[in-house]
Amino acid sequence: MQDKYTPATVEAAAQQHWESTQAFRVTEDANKPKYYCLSMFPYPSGKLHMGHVRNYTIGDVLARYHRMRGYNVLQPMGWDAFGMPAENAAIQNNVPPAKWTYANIDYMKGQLKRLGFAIDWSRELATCKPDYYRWEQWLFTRLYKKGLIYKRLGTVNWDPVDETVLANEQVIDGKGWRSGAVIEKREIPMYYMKITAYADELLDALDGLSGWPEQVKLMQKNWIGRSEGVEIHFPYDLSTVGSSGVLKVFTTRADTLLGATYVAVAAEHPLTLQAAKNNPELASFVEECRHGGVAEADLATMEKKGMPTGLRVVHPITGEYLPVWVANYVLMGYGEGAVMAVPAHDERDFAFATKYRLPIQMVVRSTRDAYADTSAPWQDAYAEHGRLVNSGKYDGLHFPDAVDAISADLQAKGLGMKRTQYRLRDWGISRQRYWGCPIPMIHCDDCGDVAVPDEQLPVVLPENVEVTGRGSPLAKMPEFYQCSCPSCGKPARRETDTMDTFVESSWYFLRYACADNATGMVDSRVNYWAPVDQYIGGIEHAILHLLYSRFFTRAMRDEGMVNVSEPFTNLLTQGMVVADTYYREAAGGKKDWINPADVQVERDDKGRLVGAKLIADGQPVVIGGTEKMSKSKNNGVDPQALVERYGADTARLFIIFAAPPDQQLEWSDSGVEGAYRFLRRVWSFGHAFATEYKAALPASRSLASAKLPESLAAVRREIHTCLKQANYDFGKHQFNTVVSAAMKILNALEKAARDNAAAHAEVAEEGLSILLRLLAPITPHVAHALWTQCSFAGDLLQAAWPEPSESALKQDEIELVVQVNGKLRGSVKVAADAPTAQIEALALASEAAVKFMEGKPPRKVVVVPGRLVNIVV
RNA sequence: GCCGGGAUGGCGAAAUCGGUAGACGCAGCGGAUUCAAAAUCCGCCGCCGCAAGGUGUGAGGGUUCGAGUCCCUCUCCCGGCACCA
Repeated sequence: MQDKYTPATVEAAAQQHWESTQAFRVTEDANKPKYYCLSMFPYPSGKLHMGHVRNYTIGDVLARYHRMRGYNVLQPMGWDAFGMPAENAAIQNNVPPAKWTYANIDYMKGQLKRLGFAIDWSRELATCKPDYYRWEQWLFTRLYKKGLIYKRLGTVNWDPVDETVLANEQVIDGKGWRSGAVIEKREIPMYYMKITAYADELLDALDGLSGWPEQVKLMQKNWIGRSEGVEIHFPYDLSTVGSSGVLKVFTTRADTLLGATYVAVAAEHPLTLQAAKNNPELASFVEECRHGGVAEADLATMEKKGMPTGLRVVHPITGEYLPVWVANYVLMGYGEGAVMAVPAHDERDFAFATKYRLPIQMVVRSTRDAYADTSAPWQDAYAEHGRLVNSGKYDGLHFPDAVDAISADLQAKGLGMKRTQYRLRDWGISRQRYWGCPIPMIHCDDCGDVAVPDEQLPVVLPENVEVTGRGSPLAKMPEFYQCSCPSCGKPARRETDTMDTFVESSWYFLRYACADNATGMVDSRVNYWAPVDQYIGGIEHAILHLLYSRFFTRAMRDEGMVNVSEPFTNLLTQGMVVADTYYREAAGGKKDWINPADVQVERDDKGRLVGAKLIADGQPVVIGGTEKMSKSKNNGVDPQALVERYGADTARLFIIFAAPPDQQLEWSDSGVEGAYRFLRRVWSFGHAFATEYKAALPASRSLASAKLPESLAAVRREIHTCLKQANYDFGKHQFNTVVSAAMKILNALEKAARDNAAAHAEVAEEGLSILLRLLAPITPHVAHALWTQCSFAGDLLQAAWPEPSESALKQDEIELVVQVNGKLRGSVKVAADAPTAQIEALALASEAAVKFMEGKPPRKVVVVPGRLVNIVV
């Protein structure tokens, strides 16, 4: 056995062993509970980044842990291979997206293998391959025929210079990122998935997801946003508008209807467009509203602007006229594209009304200040519920009764009704881009939109293509779009839009169960593996990806393809990986970001950071704080270099130890050194055991029965206490403290007295076998090597998970803390089973208690068994 | 703007049901070993204080014998906002 720890050879040997035994290939097994452990698959962007390494390390720890717990574990891997970066790389480097993507997959796969993840590679899939996306197209045609996919107009960011639709990410301050042109909103036909048909089910089922973080469920709940409210109709007629009809709005605050002083409509609302025809000023305002992108965050933070349309509608209760304003904060895509404005009781309406001097009519009073002056000038909107005032016959009513009364009257007049509304909108999946799954539709002048028949699937995406960044490449390829109508046979045009890449990631977890199936999307094996028992990925996917996957699983369930409704039983949302940033100010205030590896930090004699210098020139750099690892801040740490220098186990150990999985992880080079140091100590102890201590082992082990010397019994108690803690922490996925426990076990083992060689060897043997099994999921290579070299039985992958021994934990005497008036003053030693009265007496008589009670009598004594005694005087 | 989350030593963190704040590690300081260095080992290490002691979990208030943990108000930072993945 090597006396020095050499990760490169240790890791190569372990990986070779797993490879030759096909250790991670799994099939369905009715005799074992299954555990489907899945990490979100990576986008093949080039090289692994530290976020990937963290994600897959966490997943691997869970997979290997459950395997040792006796589960039939599936951990697959694949590639979320369609997407924009491939097109951007193509424009920059003149490489076809397919070639770039496949090269990246090759490289990253090698990196994943080097990290030693327990992956069943036989199930590998890439979403850009026809054998994957053909089933997506197949499902599309089914859902289309079912009506779950439909076509309508949708709003996109239009770059008028590049004549291209841009993603929100490509719109910076309202301008195109390449052209710099002011972006316009444009309406184009798009396909939509009717996710709203499942809104209630997606919302209600959240309650059953006990394995999901509350925060994620809450975000999804708010995203779906079911609200009970009232649809209110404001009639208009020839005298006010020029035609007659009703303006519909939805509100959750129908109780404030008598406080409505105007209605606001979106710039694209039909009423606005009608009014703009004879009003050039209004027309130019509408035109101005068309500028800029469609991202909600931008729309919601921009300056609130509006203009009167000159039109009036009739208040459905009072019959008074209300002015119609167009406002840029009212969005056509949300609800009815119109809102009733109650400035007194809505903060946004209040700000708008104050800016444009519109009337503010108070109709709700707090129930707490019944005598307050109802005519006092308003500083702010009162948005709470309360008692109605200034509302005629409704005065005095409180929120639910007021809504009931007003909606009943509206209903009687035919001017409104109670209804449920959702914030959730249908999912637009059309993308005017090349590198995605082609939408399997054909447009025929005579037959309209026709789904591509099964026998013509897949619609293969041509891979040798030139990407320029102007327009859509497929729309310039007649060999792709020229086709004949499947219905009538006449010449027709193939759809050239591709699907949102979220579609591929909405079902890949089901495909892993049967990735080799060439005749169907999924088969019966999916009902063995589904649902995913543990899903691991970034919190940034808390809403969209997870909601789409929940929807897709239901859509596939209703097609009879899978039995489950929920795809992911347990969800772990991992935190970001962040690192220090450094920069120098260049001319023009631009920051030149400097990689932390090129910087030397300076500390004072207490270890506090006082400055930093560039190693190359010795001149100071600015410390920019801690940020998410990224190319733009140049603060990434390359996993490859790390693995080459320290090995995969050290990288994995540091990542697991530095923070709990769901928290942000701060990179630290010296922390990596620390992890490496620990593994060297583990190796060195294993080496000492194998070459030295082991020889002293008695023929038959007697730990369970023999009386150990007290110092060794204490070592053993420490080991089993740490093990108990580690098992508890494993259960709640707090792996950083599992590592702490392993470190404490090693500390105890190293300090154990060796004068009784046989007893020491027994304690060391038990301790080492516990330590290696605790480390097996985290640092599997070094654990495997030592397990083998120390001649522990069997393959560590299958070793039984260790459980603490009750007899080893037993303690006769315990120490209790003594507090006086809640302040820590001392401690007393008592028998572990001492009765409360005896503890109380001992505590009162203790030196610390006598001193700090200062002769005063105790007013109260609180005894917390096993913890403390608090004496109140 | 809206929704969600976070804040504990110089740093990453721990504290299981409201019960010893800072386990474990990093950095730092002192020592041993060494011709020297690396590596390793031993010790110290929240802040103020010579000590006794006081004080301390983003800020302010409250409940309690006792609050990092529960309640109220506020500040700052992070994630998402439907075409980044």
